[in-house]
Amino acid sequence: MISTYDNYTKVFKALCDEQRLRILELLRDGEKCACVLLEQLDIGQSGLSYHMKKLVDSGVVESRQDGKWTHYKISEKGSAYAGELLKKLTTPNSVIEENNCCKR
Amino acid sequence: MISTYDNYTKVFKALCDEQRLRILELLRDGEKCACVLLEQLDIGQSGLSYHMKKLVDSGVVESRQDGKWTHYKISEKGSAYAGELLKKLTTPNSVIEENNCCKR
DNA sequence: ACCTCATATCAAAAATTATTGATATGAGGT
DNA sequence: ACCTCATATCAATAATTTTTGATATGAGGT
Repeated sequence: MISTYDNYTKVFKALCDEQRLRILELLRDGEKCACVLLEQLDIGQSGLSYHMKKLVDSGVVESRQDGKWTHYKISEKGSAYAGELLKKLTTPNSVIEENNCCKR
Repeated sequence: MISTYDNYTKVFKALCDEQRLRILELLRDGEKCACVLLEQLDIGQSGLSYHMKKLVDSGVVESRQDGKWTHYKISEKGSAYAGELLKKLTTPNSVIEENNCCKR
């Protein structure tokens, strides 16, 4: 089943893993090559690749290819989108229904 | 292993499930009793309870007990915290390291 | 063309999370 | 005290995600 929420969850799924938050923390220092991330994280090469894919697919991180190296950095645009999405999902609607149900 | 990221992931884990986003969507209309959520979602009672626990534990939703009923609503404070956390995690540090590695 | 290096993909196993049905708890009413 | 209703918890299963090692791809150098 395809639903709108599927797109929404993708962003948060990217952020709900410890390894990926560690990666994000490293990327806050600026753009980094996969090989640098690899030596700064206690993780294998294929594992890193897996996580980077999730981060890039979510839009929060963007990648740049240079020869055989891949460089990653936090995407300003993607992060902003994530922020807006979070806000949208947690902001009450303008017309609030009264909770008349189940009163004593 | 206990890490700081563990606390961080909790918030996003709450938001990375479709069912829980549906629940959040319903709660944007205002506070609702579990029994109302139950009839508006295609989900079982124990399942709802499971998801509500995740949402409440993350801080994004707060619950209020009234007799035998439990009412839920979006927590303004918790949502704001989630937003700040997201921002914190995706905002580059003031001092950006240069990416000297792996140039052609 | 061949070799090497960086990264991606694949497939299997391990770990985590979600679903489901059964049972427990605890509040209010009789 | 007992019954009923709303919700929580538990235990088993199912589904999804992560980890790991092996292999594939594709760029640059010789």
